[in-house]
Amino acid sequence: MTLLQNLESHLASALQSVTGEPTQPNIAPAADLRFGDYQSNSAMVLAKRLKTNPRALAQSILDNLAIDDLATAKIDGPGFINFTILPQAYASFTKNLLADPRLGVPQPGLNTRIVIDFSAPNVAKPMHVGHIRSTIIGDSLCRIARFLGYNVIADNHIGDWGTQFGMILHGWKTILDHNALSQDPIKELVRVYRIINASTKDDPATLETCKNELVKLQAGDPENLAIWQQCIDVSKLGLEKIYSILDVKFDHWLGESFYNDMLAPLVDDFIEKVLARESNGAICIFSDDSKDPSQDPFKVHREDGWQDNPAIIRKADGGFLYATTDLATIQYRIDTWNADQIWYIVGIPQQLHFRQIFEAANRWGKSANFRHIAFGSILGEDRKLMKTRSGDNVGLTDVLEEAIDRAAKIIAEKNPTLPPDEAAQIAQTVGIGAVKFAELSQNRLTDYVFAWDRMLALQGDTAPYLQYSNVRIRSIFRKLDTDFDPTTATISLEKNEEIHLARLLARFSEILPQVLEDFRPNILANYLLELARAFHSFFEACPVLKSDEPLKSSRLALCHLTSRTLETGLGLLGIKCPERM
RNA sequence: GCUCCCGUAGUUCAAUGGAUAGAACAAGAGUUUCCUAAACUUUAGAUACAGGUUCGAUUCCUGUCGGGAGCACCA
Repeated sequence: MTLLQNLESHLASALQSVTGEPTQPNIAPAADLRFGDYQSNSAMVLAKRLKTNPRALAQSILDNLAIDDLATAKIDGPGFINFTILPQAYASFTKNLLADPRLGVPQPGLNTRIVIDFSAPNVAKPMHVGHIRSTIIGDSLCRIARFLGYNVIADNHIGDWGTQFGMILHGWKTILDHNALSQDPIKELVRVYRIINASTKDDPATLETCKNELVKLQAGDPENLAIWQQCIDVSKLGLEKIYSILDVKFDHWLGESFYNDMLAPLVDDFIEKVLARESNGAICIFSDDSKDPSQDPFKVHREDGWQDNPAIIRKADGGFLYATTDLATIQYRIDTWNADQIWYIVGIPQQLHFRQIFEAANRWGKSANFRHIAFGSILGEDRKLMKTRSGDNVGLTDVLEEAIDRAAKIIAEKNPTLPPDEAAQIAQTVGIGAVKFAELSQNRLTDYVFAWDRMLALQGDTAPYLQYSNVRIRSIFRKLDTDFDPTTATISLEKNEEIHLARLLARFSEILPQVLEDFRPNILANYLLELARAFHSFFEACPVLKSDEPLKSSRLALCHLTSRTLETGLGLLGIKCPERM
């Protein structure tokens, strides 16, 4: 039980005594430490309902509160009840954490299966910075959900069957340089794709040829299929390399092509069940004349009033689309994997698409807790969206290499005596950590302009700041010349820096479940910054190795617990901790 | 035209309807015979505008202004 839950249950029984009926307590971490650790506005909420004086009501709540060994409580302002946890309560709480492999974190997710759909790059095209958000946020949410006990399936729904293959097939047959292909396959595929893509823009005939190549591929043409397979194979190798640097893993790589055989029967089924009908030659899912068009994902407003904006599941030329594949994917995930929830880590611009396919799936009888976990866009210098097809995006590989490079330079400067192998390893851990943390420490909905210095900063609120606090702890334990057993240590807290550190350590278990309430890893990231700040202050103010027992053991225990919390927390963001730096 | 997202210190970002709106960077002032100064301590600085709901609004509602995105055969 967390300290918050503990206070909550005490407050609940006090409220019941006062009101004579079960009453939901309102209690939360205090906005500001000068008020205390936790604050409750239950008295104000209740006073309104009971039409009494909030401060008087707060007093009678206090009279019924039995928390002497846990916290002090007092009434402040218009009727807040502020709780200050006693240092000895923090001491015994953190002592218990020392022996708990889960650091006090509950497992609300047992018996729930979640499919998380993230990253989903297009093959035969390199990943650029625009792909970073889905990949890093999705990976972090996977790790956090697993830690909270959920049964998570990480699925990389790669774009291996789309229109771009029409262009690549056409390019492969007309302008491919086979020498270049054997040297650097992805580079050559990108070259071919870019040339053809550019020429389709002002030549309708080329566009038509590409479409035909795609239709042939989707119909099973052996030649196109063989070329396609080669493209997939080389592209996957390139993707695996990046995922390995990022330390991102998937349980499945079921791309669009996997669902190909399910598409035609799916459309037939929609037609048969009168969930979709023909319009201008295409098969579409329409609104069902809902009373409130603004709530209906299939209705949009145009100049001349509300119109249906159907989800097209089969084109007039017989081809299938994004929506078709996504519906087949939902079918598979529910029928085969028994998904209770499906999370899509995809940008905001696709909001309408997801509203439509979630609604279509529900009508079709395929129901799960669908969540579109949207994120803001990465913008170019011109504050315009960096689009997948706009050409000159910064490659993801370049960003990662630059990050590692910058970290290496700083390591060489700060710690020149490190062996080269270790220094290189640390550069990777620090550089990649910085990139991930830059992404995860801000609200996912915020748009931002891509800037090297922003993404690769190594000072301030960054991963290296967190990693460095852990390095300081490791250094203490390297220099420790006596035995230390964290499971038998006793913690006593005297200085403010010690109390504050313990306070934050106790809070880890409260913070983590909160992350999934609205899918915001930045809550965890910001908590870890606070924890690291508290540790650095503690480190400056409270000597560890030079203290006498029993203080020394108590401080060692705090260090030990801080290190475990930092490593666990950073691990949930997909960030590693070096031993030295 | 309609729908959605956004507007917070000089800059980049925080803030479950709560009290005196938090950090970091940049700027100013300090700290190292002491466990890694990639650190610590400290000064100054902000809610686009106008209404409304509320004991209480950065947060909820309405409007205005400003930025971005989406709206039938791309994904």
